[in-house]
Amino acid sequence: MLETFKALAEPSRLQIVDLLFREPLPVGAVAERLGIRQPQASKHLRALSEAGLVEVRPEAQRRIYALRAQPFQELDRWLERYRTLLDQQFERLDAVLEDMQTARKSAKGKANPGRRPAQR
Amino acid sequence: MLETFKALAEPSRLQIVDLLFREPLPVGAVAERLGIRQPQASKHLRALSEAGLVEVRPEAQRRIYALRAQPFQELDRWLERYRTLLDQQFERLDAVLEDMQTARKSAKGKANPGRRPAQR
DNA sequence: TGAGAATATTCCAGTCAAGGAATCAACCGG
DNA sequence: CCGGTTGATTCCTTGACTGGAATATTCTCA
Repeated sequence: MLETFKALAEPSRLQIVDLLFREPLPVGAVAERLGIRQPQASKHLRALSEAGLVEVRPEAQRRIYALRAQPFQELDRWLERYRTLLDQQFERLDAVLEDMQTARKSAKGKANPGRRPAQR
Repeated sequence: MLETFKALAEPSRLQIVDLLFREPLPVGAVAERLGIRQPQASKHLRALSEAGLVEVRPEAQRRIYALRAQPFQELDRWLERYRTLLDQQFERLDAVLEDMQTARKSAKGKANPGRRPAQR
């Protein structure tokens, strides 16, 4: 996970990932479309490769780079854990609101039990 | 997105995020649990705060840090785009396999039209 | 107001990563 | 086997980030 974040924490590399999502490309095409020089493109692709975000397929004298699915799946699983964050915050808000209500009047039933329509 | 990745591309900060997911904490507690010194904890929390990953709530002379949901939602939306990656790769594999088959014999129907049971 | 707790900031030194330029290496076709 | 194309590597310099240590700041409470 850390390595994935490190790899994505650089503007050119983030752009490269976006590019390669559309279609696999050789180094030259990546450099050209990003407006960077070939050696930098090569370096960034190397970094992405070492992070496992990208794979190479030699084709003639060119090297075609393509995204790998695995890191994105892992990122997805990591994020899974945090998908409950919104709900948690709503619950906390509920608690605060109820405190205020009970402080002013007396306790009543829950105001809105079905507020969130369940994500996805 | 870039700023989020930058913020998460550091071991201590990634740990802090994991910590704060469980419960909001004051600086001292973060430092103690990570085994780092208070000033570093403060610095990392500042970085996370500037990246919008975290928010502060002063409480007496302490400052309670808590995760913010928004960046995680954005990360989720960003990732959305890449959730199709697996399918794409399966399709590409299908194409290759079919090429091999038609090359050896003659064309038949698709071998397995319902392979993936639809994510989620 | 003054002491003490909790946190933030500053300064410094060491490290690392990125871009630039030049060069090297691999591979194709004739 | 040679020339040309494509990509990788090296060396260098510079800027950014990190941890350490010391210090400043903020806030509470007596």
